Amino acid sequence: MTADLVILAIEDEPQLVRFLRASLAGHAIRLIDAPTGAAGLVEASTRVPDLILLDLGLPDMDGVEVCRRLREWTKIPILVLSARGQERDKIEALDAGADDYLTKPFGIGELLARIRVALRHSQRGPGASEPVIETGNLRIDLALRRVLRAGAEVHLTPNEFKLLAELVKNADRVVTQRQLLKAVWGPGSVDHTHYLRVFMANLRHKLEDLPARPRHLMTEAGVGYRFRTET
Amino acid sequence: MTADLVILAIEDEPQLVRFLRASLAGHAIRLIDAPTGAAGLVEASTRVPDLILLDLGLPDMDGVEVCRRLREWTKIPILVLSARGQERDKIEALDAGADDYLTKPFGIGELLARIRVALRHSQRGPGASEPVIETGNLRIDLALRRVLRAGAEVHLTPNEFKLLAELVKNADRVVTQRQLLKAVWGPGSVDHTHYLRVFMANLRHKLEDLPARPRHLMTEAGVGYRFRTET
DNA sequence: TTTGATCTTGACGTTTTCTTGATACGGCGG
DNA sequence: CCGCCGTATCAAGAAAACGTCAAGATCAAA
Repeated sequence: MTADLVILAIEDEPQLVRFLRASLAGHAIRLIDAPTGAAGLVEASTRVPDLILLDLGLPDMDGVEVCRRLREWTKIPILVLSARGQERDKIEALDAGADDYLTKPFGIGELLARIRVALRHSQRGPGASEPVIETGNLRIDLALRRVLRAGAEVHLTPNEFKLLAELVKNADRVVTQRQLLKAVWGPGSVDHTHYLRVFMANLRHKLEDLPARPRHLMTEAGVGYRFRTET
Repeated sequence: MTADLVILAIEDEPQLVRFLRASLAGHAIRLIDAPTGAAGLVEASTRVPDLILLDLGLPDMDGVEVCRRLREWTKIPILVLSARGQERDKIEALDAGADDYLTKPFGIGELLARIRVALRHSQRGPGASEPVIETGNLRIDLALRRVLRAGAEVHLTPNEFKLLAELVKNADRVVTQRQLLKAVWGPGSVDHTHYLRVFMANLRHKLEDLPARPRHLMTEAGVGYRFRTET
């Protein structure tokens, strides 16, 4: 269920990186690393990790500056690891946007616990885009797993919801039968196109005013289906 | 312009409280304090502060337990202040729901910086939840761990309460079986879905007028359960 | 040790959801 | 006009998920 987490370590000490990677591997966490601030900024923006471990003592630029630059565009949790234990350093880093500050040497257990805290925080923030679609008299909230039709709640079965979700995630674009089948029933049922007809019919009955003349759940003959927004 | 912030210090050392109050006053922060864990829980639910400073070495109960009890109903940031610097203590507190952990003695500057971080976090995200939920003929006070049905107190067993709390915290949203099992029985029992059925049945018998036709404790087949407010 | 409350476990009936087949519809080319 | 193909609809049986009850097991307090 939980997709593997990715953590970026901006850290120039290979030993520490290796140690971190080993420690995190057992927790379904993949570690990518960057040895310089510049490389870290690039990695952060291209790989978009779930959390960033940031060393303050980087060879090319000040860690606090890295922090600031990251905060210009992202709210990814930043956990600072530093050999400097001065209060001034901590305050500066925290005010630059860091979420936590650990002084080396630190225990791996504490680090993991603080990582858990940071991930807990980022779970509920408005970090990601809003997965709520409103169109016509439909309101579909993928995150809350909730569908309203003209204000009234509509109950969907698990597979109905999965199917609708796949369509809504690709709103206004054609989704092939193959892709839908794979998303809902798994890669093993790619040719049971009949499932699609049955479930699309069910969805139309639950969501459309005139199931025979759908306004949103459009079929693209020979290809797949499409969720149409707007009226 | 900014409305005053209110911080609750659950701390039995008057000296420290006085020092904190003085330090915070200059930052438009009002400090209220509670000398015991029990008093702290009450203050937290009645005053609903913006942040909680929690001493682990309280005279009446374990600080970690206080933390857990708070997390049963609220997401108010909790910053632990402790004389204990052992890694095990930190991990335990952080996993119990604390957001940060400072070891005494600490610098006031660092404390303020960490308070700023915590407040920054709580700004986004949905604010602290209500400590009391009323709907239909039910009145659920998560902070006091009390449940009234039509004015009469209902006795819940520990696990029943945990299950209800997890549902109520996510009122009107679907909570997956996985999440419920993890919250009540721990991460090791994620597939004992039978527990859920038994305990949901118990809860319905205690809280619903017609257990077979529940108005609040709704099941979402194949997914989980949902606590429905209003009619 | 006994007691009482709570938790765990298993069996069994019910409900919901999924799968499957039969049949009907509609556009298109022959 | 007819048959073909992909699609839509409906309903019944199968499978999975859920609700219920009650008998052990566990644990802490008396």
